[in-house]
Amino acid sequence: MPELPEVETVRASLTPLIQGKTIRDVGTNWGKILTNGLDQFQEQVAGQRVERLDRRGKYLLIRLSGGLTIVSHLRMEGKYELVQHADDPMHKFVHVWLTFTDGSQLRYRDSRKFGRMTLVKTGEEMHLSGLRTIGPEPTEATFDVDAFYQTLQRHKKAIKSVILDQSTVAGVGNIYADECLWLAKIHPETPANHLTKRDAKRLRDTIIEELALATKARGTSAHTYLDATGHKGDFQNQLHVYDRKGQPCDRCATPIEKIKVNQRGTNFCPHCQKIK
DNA sequence: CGATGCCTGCCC
DNA sequence: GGGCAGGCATCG
Repeated sequence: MPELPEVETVRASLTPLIQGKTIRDVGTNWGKILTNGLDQFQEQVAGQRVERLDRRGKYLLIRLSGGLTIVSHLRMEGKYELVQHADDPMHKFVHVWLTFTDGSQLRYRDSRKFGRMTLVKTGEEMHLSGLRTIGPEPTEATFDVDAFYQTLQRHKKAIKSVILDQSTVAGVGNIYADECLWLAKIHPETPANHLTKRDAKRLRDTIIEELALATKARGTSAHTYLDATGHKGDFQNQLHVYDRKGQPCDRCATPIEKIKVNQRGTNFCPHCQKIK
């Protein structure tokens, strides 16, 4: 489900719901989601307090007392919700639950079971496969134009694949990749090394700005995304190409086309986004 | 590198 | 029934 704006919105909405609570117990009905295994998870997490929630790219980092961090990735469909009573009726797709000492319960729902939670010592999360190679956060201070341009120069594959690669820049997924390429007027299949320094600068600025705007709008609910309070985002109203196949381009009225780039559905304007 | 597996629901 | 879906790790 979520890209950076959605994960950030989950982080912000979940924080006041669980911060300060002490975990009494952990349960699951789909062991693969807890990559360390339920027993180890249970043993280490029981009795710890939720101190704060951080985010890195699309990873949610639940900081616990005892020097522990739950690294949570929602993949396509993962969602969190808090219920006030652990015995409230359980939704069909709840696969992991943390029960707190006050009787409330954090539930992780994931119809496709793609999401993962890994327990690590705080500070060691960067050794995990996804976080070890993660690129810069898309902010002015951290997303360096020159480094980005160097990355583009090294790849002759489609620019869309390069910005979807989390080691290039953290947090861009399929929706925002298409949107940013439309905003920057770059064809998604342009070989990355055909882009000029100016193109790189424009695309980098666009990514920073677009993800910030989408975060401000509390994310995009194109399909099923909801934050931790069950609310949709608002940014689906500001999309230009994603899910708009056949509809007129907002700049030139040419119908939006949909193709496949690296097995991912890809929406673009064939007039505004010419291949180089 | 690109392709495949992981899962389930939904829409044609 | 087939194809598709905000993603990633792993395989060849």
